[in-house]
Amino acid sequence: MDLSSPAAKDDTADDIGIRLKLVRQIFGLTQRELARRAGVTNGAISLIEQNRVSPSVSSLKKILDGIPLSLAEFFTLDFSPSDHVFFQANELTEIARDPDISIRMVGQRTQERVLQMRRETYQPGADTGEAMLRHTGEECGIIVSGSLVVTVGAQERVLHPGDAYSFRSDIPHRFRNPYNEPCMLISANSPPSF
Amino acid sequence: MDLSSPAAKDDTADDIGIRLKLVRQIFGLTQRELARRAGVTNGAISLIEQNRVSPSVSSLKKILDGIPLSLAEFFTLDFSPSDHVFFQANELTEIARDPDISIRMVGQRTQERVLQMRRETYQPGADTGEAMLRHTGEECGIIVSGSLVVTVGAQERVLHPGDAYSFRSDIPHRFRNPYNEPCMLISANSPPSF
DNA sequence: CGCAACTGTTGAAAATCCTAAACATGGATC
DNA sequence: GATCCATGTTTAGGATTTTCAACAGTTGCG
Repeated sequence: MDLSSPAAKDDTADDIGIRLKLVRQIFGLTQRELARRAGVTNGAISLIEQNRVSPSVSSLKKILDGIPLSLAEFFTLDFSPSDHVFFQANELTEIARDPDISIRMVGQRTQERVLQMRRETYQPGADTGEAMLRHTGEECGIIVSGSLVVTVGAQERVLHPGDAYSFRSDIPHRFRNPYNEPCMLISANSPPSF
Repeated sequence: MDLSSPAAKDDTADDIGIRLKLVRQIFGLTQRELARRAGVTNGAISLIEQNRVSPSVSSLKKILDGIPLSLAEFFTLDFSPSDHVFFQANELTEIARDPDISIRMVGQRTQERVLQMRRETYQPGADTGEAMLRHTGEECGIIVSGSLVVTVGAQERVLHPGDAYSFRSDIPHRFRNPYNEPCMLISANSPPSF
């Protein structure tokens, strides 16, 4: 066979090359490092990733063993849905309803996840209310700027930047900012609560 | 490289050969027929099934396209659980506790399943057709009266009252009653199909 | 800059795979 | 048994992949 165009042999036998390249990069390996681990040459990996050749299953397996990843996992891996790993600050989605409180979460509510990370901002005077919050799971957070009065069960504390909290969410809790400066904190919930 | 023993290159790159052979047989294809559909030679398939060579991914894909089966499905397929397809009447496992009641189940209770049970009657001459049935899910059944010829993949058996079958529905299957007596059976499907 | 250390890419030769065609075996029919 | 037909296996040779080694580009440092 002849390679007329640079992307000849583009019969895309399932984009092995791209798949391999993505996987390798996800695992933070260079062609040479992976080649060393797998016991093949870096040239082979280069050719495969360019779809210039279609590796034998045994070669592919040797390479994947160096990651390590099974053939089944390799072919099953789906990059499309969860490829949204990084979010810019303005990409966080707002989930709070109170105008004095901003709660932005990382990612969409669509995905099933066990962990939800948030950036919360409490304006001066903001208060989650005397009727204490309560739900299942756990949550924790760290104050980034400003100060906040946090009540958890019978305990109440004023938290300043760098301070943190961690408690079971079924213990009644309340956040309020009686100061004249906004308070920003980073928190995490498990499981997610909206 | 030299092939000293007949099973040289037994590094078992995931038993591609055995896998391919099983899949091919399950779908009731000969090496030549599959080769024709896939556009490769029967010799190639023979060599692959003997693990004498490790096919290139592109070749394997071409072959699987002839089945058809995706690479992901091929490598994911698990043969261990469903290889027990036929059960004799006395192989059914009793699951009832009341000594006055006998409840016998087909197979093991290991897997979680969502089943739909049915009572089916096949009049003499009835036949689901040479174009084998194929759909998602699982199904099993027990013959109550009469006899039935059941084909599942490459296996074919005449089942008599008390005998049973159990297989994954994506394996081609066919029911027919070439006898002069109606056949009644109790079957179950998962997920339910109406 | 010069150099070292790293990256991925290439060309020719060695190793491996795939094809084409012949071979061997088993079952069915006469 | 003889023949036909279908099955899977094998062999030689052309096609493809892999290695080995050299190449080119980038980054970091003295």
